[in-house]
Amino acid sequence: MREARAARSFVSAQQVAELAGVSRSAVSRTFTDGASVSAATRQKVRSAADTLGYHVNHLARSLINEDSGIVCLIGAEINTPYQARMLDALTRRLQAINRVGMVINTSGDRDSVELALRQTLNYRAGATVVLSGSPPASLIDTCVNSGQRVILINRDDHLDGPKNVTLDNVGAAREAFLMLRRAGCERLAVVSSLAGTPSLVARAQGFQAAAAEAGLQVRVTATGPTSYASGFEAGRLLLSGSERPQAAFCVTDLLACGFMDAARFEFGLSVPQEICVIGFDDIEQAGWVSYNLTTFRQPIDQIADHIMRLLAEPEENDVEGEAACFQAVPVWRRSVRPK
Amino acid sequence: MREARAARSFVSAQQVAELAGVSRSAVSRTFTDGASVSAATRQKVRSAADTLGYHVNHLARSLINEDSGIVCLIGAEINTPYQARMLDALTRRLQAINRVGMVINTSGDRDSVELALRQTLNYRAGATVVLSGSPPASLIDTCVNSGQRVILINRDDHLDGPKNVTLDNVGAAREAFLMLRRAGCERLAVVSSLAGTPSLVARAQGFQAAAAEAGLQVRVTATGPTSYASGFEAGRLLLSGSERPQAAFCVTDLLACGFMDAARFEFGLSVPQEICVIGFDDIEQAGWVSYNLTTFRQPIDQIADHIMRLLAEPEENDVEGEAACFQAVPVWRRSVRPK
DNA sequence: TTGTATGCGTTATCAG
DNA sequence: CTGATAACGCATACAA
Repeated sequence: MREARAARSFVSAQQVAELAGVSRSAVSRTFTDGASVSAATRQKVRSAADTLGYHVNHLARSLINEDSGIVCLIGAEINTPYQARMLDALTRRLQAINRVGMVINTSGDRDSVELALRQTLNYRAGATVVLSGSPPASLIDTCVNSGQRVILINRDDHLDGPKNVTLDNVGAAREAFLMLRRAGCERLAVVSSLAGTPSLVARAQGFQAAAAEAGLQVRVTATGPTSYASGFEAGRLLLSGSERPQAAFCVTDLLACGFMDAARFEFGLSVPQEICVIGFDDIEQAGWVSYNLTTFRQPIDQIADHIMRLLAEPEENDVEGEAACFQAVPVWRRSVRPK
Repeated sequence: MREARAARSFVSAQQVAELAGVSRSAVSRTFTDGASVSAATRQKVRSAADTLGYHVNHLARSLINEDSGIVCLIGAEINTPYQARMLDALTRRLQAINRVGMVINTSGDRDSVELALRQTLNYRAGATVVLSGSPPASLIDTCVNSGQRVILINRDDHLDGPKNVTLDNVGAAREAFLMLRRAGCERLAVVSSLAGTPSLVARAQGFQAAAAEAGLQVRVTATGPTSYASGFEAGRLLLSGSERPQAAFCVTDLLACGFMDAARFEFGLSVPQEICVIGFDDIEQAGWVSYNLTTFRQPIDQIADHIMRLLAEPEENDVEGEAACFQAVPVWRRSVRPK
């Protein structure tokens, strides 16, 4: 009955051309930046396109361009505050430069990432950003050799193809150690997770190293994934003993929140009077009054901006950057006693 | 020097065919499910493809199929716990059925959503899921007429083209009212936001209506976007007067957390003894010990499952569903006095 | 400025 | 089971 319904298909440039009484090329040119069309023709084409509901097929276009404008974003646990924020920052910026993000949600295991990277190739993504997970080097090679730009966030294995964007995890961890020492804490603990991601490991080890240099021992605990629950559990474990730590460096804010809650509600300790806590990431919840967590802020916006720059710059310039390294700056709130 | 590097381009089926000594068709069939190829040929093709690093070009394939396998996910504020969880649930499931999600991050305003919907058409997405925002009806028509499946989450405007997936917001709000009444609260408040999304409005109005029927007045406050900060601010406003409310229904957990913190830390009130709080969504933080928020759980997994079913089912079956409506179930924690 | 012709990588159709 | 050929929708070199 309804004519529009009968169509049930995408409109092609051909159809627009016929309605407008011009050639296919004229239609193409009308929608191609920097092509020369007379105002009159453009006008006719535009109105024909509007009435027909025509939209350029980016996919067909990319057959010629070798770049679909799609950027693959590969990550795990994207419902996590930090990852979600990164995703938000990236997708926003991609759209601003006329690209679009395709999210590939890996469960973190090797197979899953491999499958994801394959998708990236299937869709002829011009670039791939790996937010987390450990893609096999061989596949990364394939991506790079296919002309893709591959960007790894927070991974320390320095392959030569992909660009790396990292954080000075060790430096921040050392700073955390100093902050706790200045607060007068002696018995120190590190709360980590079993995830074993390079950045998390670096933070834990950086803290341990700093402590060792100062002649102090550190208790390291990891009870599960990088989550609130794991932090809570770690708190239970660490605080139940007789010689309980006076401070904890949690490699993630999520862990820190869990740890704080265990300390306060399971053991009745007050923060920071009886125990100091430092987190990492500066997720939104760290600023919530209930936590008021002293932590290290990841410069997500700067990182995202940098990634956009990597995507934009001409292929050859890859000499300069090598591996960009950002600083995580301490955010003082109330979970550590001031000096 | 390195040969692989020299290529710098995607490998085509043609090249694979030549190396394997077969025709393009044979290559195509090898990678098409349910095509008939001899084991020997398949073997040859596979190994040739591997050494060359060949990957099927989904884009070219979609030129023929009229469906790229891409599903557009349009949403705003995807860094928010609820949206992030929905995104996670959807992308996971999409991959399981061999599709992939393309995220379009709108700032929420009409123009931005319109642009997004256009992208969806540009990429010949087979379906579009709108997580939030108010797409203009005309564009939705275009999507539907192009053969796209359009799915609107939590929007109450019942257009005939798109499928709607909604929540029984009003029912839940009424239930919230009863819970607070049974707890003995008389002076009630609603904390909402200025976002004005249909579902948020429905919750606030549902609560008000229930109260009105019971002959009670309700103070409604909205101070800003749907965020922790707005909830905190609303708390400041509501609790500073002389006749302060005994209970607050917050249309979102984020608002509820902010409100609770204002109540406890700005006014020294204890929850639930001096003030009861109910939230909505059951975001992860609602379960954190510091909040222990009584709230309504959105059945995100069920919703996501349902959406997958909508995507899978044959075009014609659209008679049955009309608009699926899910129930939000109360999750009792500690922010409301038990009966 | 405009139209014509060609090719991008793939799959469907058809003949063998 | 296999290979040749014609689409698919678009951009561009070229001729007008």
